[in-house]
Amino acid sequence: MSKKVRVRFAPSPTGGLHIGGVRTVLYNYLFARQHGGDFVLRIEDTDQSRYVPGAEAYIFDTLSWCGLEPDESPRHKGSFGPYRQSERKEIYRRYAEQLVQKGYAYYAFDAPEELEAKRKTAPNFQYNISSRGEMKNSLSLNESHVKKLLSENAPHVIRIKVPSNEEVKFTDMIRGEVSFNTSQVDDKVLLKADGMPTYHLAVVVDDCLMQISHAFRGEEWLPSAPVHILLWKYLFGEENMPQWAHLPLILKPDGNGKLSKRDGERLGFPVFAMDWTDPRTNEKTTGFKERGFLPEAFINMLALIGWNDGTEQEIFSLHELVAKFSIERVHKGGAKFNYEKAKWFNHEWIKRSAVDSYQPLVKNLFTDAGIYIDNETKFSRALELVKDRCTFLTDFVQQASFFFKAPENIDIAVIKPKWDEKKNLFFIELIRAYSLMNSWQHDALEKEFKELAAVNEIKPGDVLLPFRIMLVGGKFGPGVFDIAAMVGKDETIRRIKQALQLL
RNA sequence: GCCGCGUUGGUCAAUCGGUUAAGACGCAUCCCUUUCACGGAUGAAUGAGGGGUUCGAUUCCCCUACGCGGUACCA
Repeated sequence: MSKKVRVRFAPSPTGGLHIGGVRTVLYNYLFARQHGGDFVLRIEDTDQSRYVPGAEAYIFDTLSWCGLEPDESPRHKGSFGPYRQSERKEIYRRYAEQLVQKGYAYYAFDAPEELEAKRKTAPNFQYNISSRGEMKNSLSLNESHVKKLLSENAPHVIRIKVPSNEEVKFTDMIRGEVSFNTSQVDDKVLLKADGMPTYHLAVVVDDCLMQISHAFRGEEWLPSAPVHILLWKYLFGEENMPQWAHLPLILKPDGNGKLSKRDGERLGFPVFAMDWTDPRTNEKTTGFKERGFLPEAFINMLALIGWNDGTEQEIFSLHELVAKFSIERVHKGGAKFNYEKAKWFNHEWIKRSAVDSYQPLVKNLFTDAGIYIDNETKFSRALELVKDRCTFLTDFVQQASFFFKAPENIDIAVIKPKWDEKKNLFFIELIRAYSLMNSWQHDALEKEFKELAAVNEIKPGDVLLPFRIMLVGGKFGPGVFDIAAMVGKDETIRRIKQALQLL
């Protein structure tokens, strides 16, 4: 009988969520949904010195912005809790002791400073089969000494006793067969002196207790996989181990290496999903959300970093991704992040989506910019008219504000050099002609405009651009008569008059 | 250093031994548009190097080079 699909995302609450992390969430989510399984969010807060207040809440906010709600988490009820590792402290000790009993682990009393000193003198020091005899631990010390130290509560850790010269193999869902020789892996600490587990112990214990069937994580974990496999073997049986998939890294666009927050700052693009302010330094990092990305576009872009369905399709809704995603089609190699492509995805989503799906978001942006919208229908029509030229949600403010508010800056310089009395006269007559119009519609406005130009022996092209500048302030925007029609009779005439005074 | 994992245009990438080696982003040119875009068309640009296996390798194997990751009482 095959296990129910259960996957987990296990971040440590140390700061904002990097796009690599969000992609891991996404792949977990897609896999779970596709197989009718559960998606668990587990907080790996075993390092108390790195705990950052607010980081956990940020993770929840990010997941909900992305529409990737977990089924179980510290905030969602589930029957495998608690979902915060700091609240499961005693559990890990039990398993660590069990390993010691079975002879798969041992107590080590070396002080951190001693180890540090050792590493200084011996450049490639490894705590392993060849060195553990010289260290202070329950393997090298005699039994009564160890008992004494333990009863005195001497600070100690528990280390895994890695066997010598064994091949550890497993099948990665992305990479296929991967193998390591245990002589290369050292005796990793399992339980720290403060009683907290390290990642190594915590993942396998929790993955087992939470009945995780498939474990996806970043490629940086691959080298420690043999430790986890050994632990599974010793504790729960290798046959019960989840299937692993180590995801390729997202690399910086220039040069090589993992994409970091710093690269975003350096190159001017976000790497976090949402704005994040570090409470300790007050340092602010911008997010995709605040830059004006649609969550649909963000998710779509992330899914395609390292994965495609083999066809030419690039635009996928979350729903389609659930149906088409397959972990086997994920690339082995890392991908350089391409912000231009990210922008393209957002642009596509803005163009393709119905305006009302993001209208409330854009309305907030207008409000923030001090433009009050009182006519939703007109607002909707305005957005429809300009959406093709918006790469970001924030672009709407620049692209559509003139429908609701006269432009503050009028780029007179564009028309001034070619301005003459003939044009001036044309506009004076245009004001009169337009004031007389009963039907204020696109076609009528254009017809009137062109007839008047003909009468004045002026080329429409020579006055069209000035007219645009008068209405919107610059060389951009949809068709001029569309604008005039929407702005309304009084306002159109008012803007012409006002601009004329500047010329 | 050691171990592991990678390597198709500038970037993302398809190909599961036989193709003129797709497509997308970006770039360039042109068309459309009396603005800016959208849209359409065209173009430049790719298998790291060397050995095998094979009738035939981008594809399978080995070596080298290069890159990345790990090498903590961090995750």
